[in-house]
Amino acid sequence: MEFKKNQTIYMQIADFICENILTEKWSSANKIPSVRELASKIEVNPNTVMRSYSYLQDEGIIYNKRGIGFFVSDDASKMIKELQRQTFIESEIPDFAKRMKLLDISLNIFEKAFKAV
Amino acid sequence: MEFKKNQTIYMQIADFICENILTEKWSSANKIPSVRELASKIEVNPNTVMRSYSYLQDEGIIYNKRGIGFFVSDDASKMIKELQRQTFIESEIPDFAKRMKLLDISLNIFEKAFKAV
Amino acid sequence: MEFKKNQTIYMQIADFICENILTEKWSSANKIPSVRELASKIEVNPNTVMRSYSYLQDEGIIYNKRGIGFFVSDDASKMIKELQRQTFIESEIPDFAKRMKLLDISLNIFEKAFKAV
Amino acid sequence: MEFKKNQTIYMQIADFICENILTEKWSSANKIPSVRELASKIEVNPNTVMRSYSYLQDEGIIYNKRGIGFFVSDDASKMIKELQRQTFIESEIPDFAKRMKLLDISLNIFEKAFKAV
DNA sequence: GTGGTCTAGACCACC
DNA sequence: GTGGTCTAGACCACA
Repeated sequence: MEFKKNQTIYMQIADFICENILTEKWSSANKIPSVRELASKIEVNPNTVMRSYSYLQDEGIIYNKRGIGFFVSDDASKMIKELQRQTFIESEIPDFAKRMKLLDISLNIFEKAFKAV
Repeated sequence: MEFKKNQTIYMQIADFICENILTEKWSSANKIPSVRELASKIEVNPNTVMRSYSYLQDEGIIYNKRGIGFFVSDDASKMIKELQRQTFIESEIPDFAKRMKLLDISLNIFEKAFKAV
Repeated sequence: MEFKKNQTIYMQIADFICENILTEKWSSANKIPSVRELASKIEVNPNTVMRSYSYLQDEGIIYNKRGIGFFVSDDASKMIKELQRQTFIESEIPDFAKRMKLLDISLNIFEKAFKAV
Repeated sequence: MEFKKNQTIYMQIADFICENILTEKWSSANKIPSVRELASKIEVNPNTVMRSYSYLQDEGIIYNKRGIGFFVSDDASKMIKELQRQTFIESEIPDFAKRMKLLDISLNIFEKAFKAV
């Protein structure tokens, strides 16, 4: 796994987990990888993964069964969407559109990329 | 001037300068504010502004006349676009489109925002 | 460590590091001293060392593992030579030879010094 | 005239003048260009040229006739050589030779450049 | 522990 | 006045 340097690693991991939940690769009520397992897989310090899990737990997206592991909450997808949609629409989209205009990038290019995902 | 906390201040200042160049508020071959001047205006330490200027100078977007000040390069807009377009199209747009899909945000919403800028 | 006053300290530190790499005192893929460590060793402000490291990182000569430290790039020696050889041969050598002639210094004197290194 | 940025402009001008004296382009007892004249020719602030002249005057290489201008001293070449030879041989040559060795540059390359001047 | 950023304040050379 | 460098000291995120 590669990380961008303008964002903290633990947040990028959290995003990665959210993505897996939204795409249902990691589905509700199933156990997600242990801290050590994920850490060794993506070659990162276990503390860093722990931090991502703690953050998501605070947000209610995953929960912990002592001695067993972390699990995806029942309404995880819904919570993620609620958490991100508003700021996304109100803040990130306008900023993004503005940058596109400044760089002379047409709506077409974006539409193609959107449909290609 | 207000700063977001998920990005470094000096990069936000650099972006701010690029924006001023792209919108031609600061035009080619004209002097831009001195380090101290801009620093006091946006209430930031001169060293921080200096860092932004140095970065932009390294990129060839502005240049320096000894003892006089910084000036916008002739082809600054072009360089900014070249610098940002590629990573923007190849990396940021796909990521952004992907997030939109995950959050169930339709293309319509984006188009409206784009036209509203 | 002593510094000449006609050159900036941070560039002299960068040169010092390059020299250590070229002479293989600091070898590829090994960790180099931390910013604070080197700073206290050569009695300089950590910011100054940081600046040297950043410069060398921009040039690709060293790289950083987050939270761990700086490391010598695999092809560091090659990069240093590429970086310095061209300007050295095309610009510094002719200038130097010219000054020698102007000062009536014979090639012999230089050859002796060269062999004595 | 182009200036290197790792050296002060007024010293580069002083070197330029010394060169002209050593090569006898500006010969002894002849008037050298006025401060303003040289300044406009090499596109530099007159203060900067004045500084170079003052420096050379302090060293005794040129002298001033009030209201008339600056002149090359009779023994200017000799003074320049005396001023520069010692530090050149004792300090600059060894440093230069050392850098050449580190960059794997052979004596041959230097010799060719020396003869080509 | 590591790097990274920022502030405050100083000094210098140059224009 | 201008940029450029350096110090001292602080705080933060990350491992």
